[in-house]
Amino acid sequence: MITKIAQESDISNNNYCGTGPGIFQTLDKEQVQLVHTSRFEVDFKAGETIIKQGSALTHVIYLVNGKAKVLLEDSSNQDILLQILQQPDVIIGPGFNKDFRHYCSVVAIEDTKACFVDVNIFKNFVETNSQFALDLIVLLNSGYIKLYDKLKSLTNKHMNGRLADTLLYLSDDIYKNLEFETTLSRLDIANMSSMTKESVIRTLKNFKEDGIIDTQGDSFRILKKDVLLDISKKG
Amino acid sequence: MITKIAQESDISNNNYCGTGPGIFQTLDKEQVQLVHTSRFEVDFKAGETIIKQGSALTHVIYLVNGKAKVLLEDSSNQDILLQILQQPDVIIGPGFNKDFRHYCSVVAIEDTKACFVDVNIFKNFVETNSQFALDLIVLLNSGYIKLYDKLKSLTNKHMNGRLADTLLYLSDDIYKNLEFETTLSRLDIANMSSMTKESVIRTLKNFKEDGIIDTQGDSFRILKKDVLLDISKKG
DNA sequence: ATTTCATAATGACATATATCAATATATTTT
DNA sequence: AAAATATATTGATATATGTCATTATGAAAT
Repeated sequence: MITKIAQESDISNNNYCGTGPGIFQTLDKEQVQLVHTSRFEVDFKAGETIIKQGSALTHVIYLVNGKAKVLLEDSSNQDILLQILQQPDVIIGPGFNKDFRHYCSVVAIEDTKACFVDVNIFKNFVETNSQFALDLIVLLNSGYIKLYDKLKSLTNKHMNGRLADTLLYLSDDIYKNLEFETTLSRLDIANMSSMTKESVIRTLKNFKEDGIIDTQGDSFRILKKDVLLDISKKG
Repeated sequence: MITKIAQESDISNNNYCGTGPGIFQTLDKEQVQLVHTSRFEVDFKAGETIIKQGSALTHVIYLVNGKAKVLLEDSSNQDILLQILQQPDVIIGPGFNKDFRHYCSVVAIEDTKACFVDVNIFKNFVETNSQFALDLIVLLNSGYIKLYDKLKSLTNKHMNGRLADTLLYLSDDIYKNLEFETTLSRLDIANMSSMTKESVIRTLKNFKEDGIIDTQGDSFRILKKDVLLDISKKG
């Protein structure tokens, strides 16, 4: 049985440099077959590293299930948590066709099944399928726009605004619910928001006292999304 | 007479999402001719806006001479100055083939001549020339890597480190000299370094007192690059 | 059940950085 | 040359945020 690579409904706005699987839609039968014969799956436990920054980019990876965090590691400083990946996100990475190195690490935050496709096969699709190339460019561009937003959030906003952005991102884009339970630690949330874990805890407490959110351990509930949006806007 | 679009030696590492002109190298004669018949040049005075964020992306633009700053504008907050563009940089922008809007503004910081190429012609090259498409992807990826570095600099480093990064960028990548005179204001430098202009002035003064740099108005001279690199590293 | 360990929470304090107001210096306009 | 305007500089002060030490809580291991 051939597993579907992606469905119409799977198209994701979320991507690590790379892309959601819309990219696979334009492949012809033969190309799809090529992916299926060469690909292999790997199971990762929560906490395990799927991609290590600096390592060779040999495969394009897409997530079958589970969730992973994308980290910009920075030797002496704290990591920057760029985004959360989940099915149907595809991981391409900016080293693609450049120096074939990884510029981020990707670490499972839940038990995660990932599917590996030889990067040369992927490259071949770009060369032989112009719609595939255009789609890839669009998805790279989408990632750019998101990075711009991240840059704006992290450099122009104060802690309240940055944490609001993180909470809204988790609620809107990742868990798709006003109420969610996360496997992210307070440190992860801090690294997403460019704060210390202590500041995350304090700011969450403030939000809680103001009735904007409710938290209990790893459970979050957004009570006043409008206020959160307002905090995000005001910075 | 047909002006050369780009020379071998012109290949730039600097790009606004888009790319240096290495991208034009793989065009065949016919394609080059197509660019030349459709393109037009515009002269901008220092301070004039070449591209306004939010406007329609109708042309790919490359700089013939002069310099321009790329700004991420953010209604209420201060602008983020992402990078400086100069010949032979090409401006494509992440709205390309997506929503055809501009996500940054580009403003001349010197008198600047820019050349406009219809974006549909550019798109056609991506569709009909797979090497062109691959080159574009590589250049988009290069931009990604630079944005990652920018993100690391702005979010993980303190003022000293951020300003050191800005000074090294201007010296190494833009003016290509330890001594340079810039048309950037202190506010521009502040927007590049995510600081206030007052903090820029104070930090420059400190650097000067420590004999790391010398400044006189718009003239800068880096006296101890090793120390500046060290400050950049330490954050 | 008890110990061990990781994570979370709190408080006191230090520090980086912004803000505001005032003045100085250029640069342009009249 | 004088006035007007933009930019640069400085100082005093406020504020946001990080650091460090301590305790609490919960999960995993024995």
